[in-house]
Amino acid sequence: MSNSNQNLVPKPDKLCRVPRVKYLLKNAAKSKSLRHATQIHSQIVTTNDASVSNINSLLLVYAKCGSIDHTLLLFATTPHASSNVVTWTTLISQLSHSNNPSRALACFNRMRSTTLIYPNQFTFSAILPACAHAPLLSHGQQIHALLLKHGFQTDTFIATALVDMYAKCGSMSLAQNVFDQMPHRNLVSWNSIIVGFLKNKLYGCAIGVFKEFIQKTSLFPDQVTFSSVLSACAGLVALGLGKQVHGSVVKRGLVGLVYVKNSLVDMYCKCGVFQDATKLFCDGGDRDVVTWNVIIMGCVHSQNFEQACNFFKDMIREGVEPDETSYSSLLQASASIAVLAQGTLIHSRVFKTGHLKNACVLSSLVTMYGKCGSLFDAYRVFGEVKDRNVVCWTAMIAVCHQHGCGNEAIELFEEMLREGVVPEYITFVSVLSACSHTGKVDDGFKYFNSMANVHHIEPGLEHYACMADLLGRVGRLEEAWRFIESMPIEPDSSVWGALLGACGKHGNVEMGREVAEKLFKLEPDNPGNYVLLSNIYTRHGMLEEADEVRRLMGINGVRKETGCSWIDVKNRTFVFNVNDRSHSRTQEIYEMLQKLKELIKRRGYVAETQFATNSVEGSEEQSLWCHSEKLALAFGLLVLPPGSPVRIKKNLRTCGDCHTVMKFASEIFEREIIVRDINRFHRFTNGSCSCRDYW
DNA sequence: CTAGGGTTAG
Repeated sequence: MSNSNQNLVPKPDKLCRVPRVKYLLKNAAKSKSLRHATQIHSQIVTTNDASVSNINSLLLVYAKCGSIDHTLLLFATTPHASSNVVTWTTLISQLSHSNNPSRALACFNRMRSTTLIYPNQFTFSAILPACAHAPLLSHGQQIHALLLKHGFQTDTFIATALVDMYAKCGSMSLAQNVFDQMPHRNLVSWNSIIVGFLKNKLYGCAIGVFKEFIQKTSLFPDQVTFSSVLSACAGLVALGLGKQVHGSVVKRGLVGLVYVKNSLVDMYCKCGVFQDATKLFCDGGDRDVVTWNVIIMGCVHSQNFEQACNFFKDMIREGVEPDETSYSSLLQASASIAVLAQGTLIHSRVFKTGHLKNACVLSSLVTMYGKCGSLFDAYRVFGEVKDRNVVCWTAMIAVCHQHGCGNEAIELFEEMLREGVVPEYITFVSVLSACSHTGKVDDGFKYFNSMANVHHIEPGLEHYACMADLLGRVGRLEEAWRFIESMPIEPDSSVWGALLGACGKHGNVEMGREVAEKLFKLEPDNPGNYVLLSNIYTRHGMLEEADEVRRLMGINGVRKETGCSWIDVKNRTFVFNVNDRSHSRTQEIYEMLQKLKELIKRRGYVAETQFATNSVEGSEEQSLWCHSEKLALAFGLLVLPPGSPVRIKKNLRTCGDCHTVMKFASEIFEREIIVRDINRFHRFTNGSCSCRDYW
């Protein structure tokens, strides 16, 4: 070994130690290893190397390792730490970014009360994110005033932090004000205002600023710009624009970056082109938990529930740990499939992975249990939630309503208001529906009027439809008509549809015809309207007119959706169509139905042949006994253990005759029978239904 | 030695 080589090895003398500590600190910050940090800490102490700059670096390393406790301890135990503005700034910055906005603010105030220490520009840009994070507009404004006094308003870092703070506190006008007055703006400044508009759901403004940014500056958009703009496109459901942005992303070579990719996949999902989203998702490249969440949600929104569950399994197989969003989306999928066993399995998984505290997960659980037909479990989960937010309350109210417990839904709503939780747009949809199903017209109007007057929520079509239903159900058809005519927004098919249903219920042929004609224009392809009007005519003996409606249906090429029911038995789903004879136990099923028919006839059952729609004269009764939900019931009675509940799902509204039969069956077989039809639950026990025959 | 912006959920 030559002499020159030996000289390259650092000597353990005092001169070499200072850079060595700096080097170690840098590495520790990168590796985020708390063990390394504590080792360096003891080295600094034993070698008497506790210079202010080393202590400050170490503070930062502790914070980067995620240990605010170590940071605070070091600050408290270092003499003279509180006499250095950099030390304070480091501490404040780390508190701001570690979910401790109030501690950051307290720290800032303590620093200010320390004489001879004055905040510098770094301190201000460190404290503003705390106000943004809280969010605390009044504190932010105070700090704004303070930094004006110090003359820092032209600093690009500080002004950018101000824009972000005002945006996150919900005041885009103040954010825009600061932005407009900036003498110099860089990429981060532009990104901040774009993100601000995005977060305040002002998607059009976000895109407007983006266009201005492209035209007026020579700066290049980065992944932050693109992911935000794509998110705005998703919010606007602007596929054309989204594709254009996708083009720019490709041109800039940023398509592989995971943030950008996630936003792209999400944009395609939200714009309804799920195929494009899947293609992009499968194209390879980096995927993180958000990529998976986005595609799973995309499946849910495009009704591909099975696929959502499969993606979830793939995600786990690839070693990506699901987070709260994943569980929330998966629960939505299984709520829609409504397999209670699967939902329960996910519940236990959520419990095991410690995600049972998240409000969204809990709300999804409530909804899942509700949609799987278990009001009891939904209530149980709801009862365990500590901090119920409006989402939780709304979920529980909706579940009650779907299960026919309108009174309980309204009581829950009142309880929610008493607890000071502010209701939202969707909350009122469930509350007004509950009023309608319980015939509470006055309460309904009270809540409806409180929307605008008390809660400043503009009623939408869903709410007007509820009100039309509310008046229509109790037979106040003329009032309902006038109510619709007085609407400030154009009534759509859901509003007129509610009134048509009421015309059917109360046998108003004249109004029914008029309403149906409006509906035929609004949605010529919806078979439900033709069927409703035809049924109104049939019940009034106007058979020619009924035939005419059916002919019109044929001319318009509308086909009635065929009834289909399914039932889950031991992790398998069995599907039954109307008149189904394809099941291997068909003979037993029809024998079971025959037996049931004889039993209930002795108890007074009379076939309600008006629900027999597609049959030859004289065989109406027979056709009723081929309805899919009856077939599923018979199969359930055959294979399910005695006493266990029968859970049936149906793709259409359940028919009146089946409803009656289910009531009888629940009594005779001493079983709970739960039928989920297209819009609600029927829970049959001891001969009666939870809907009180009112649906 | 200290500073500002990001995707998903009812």
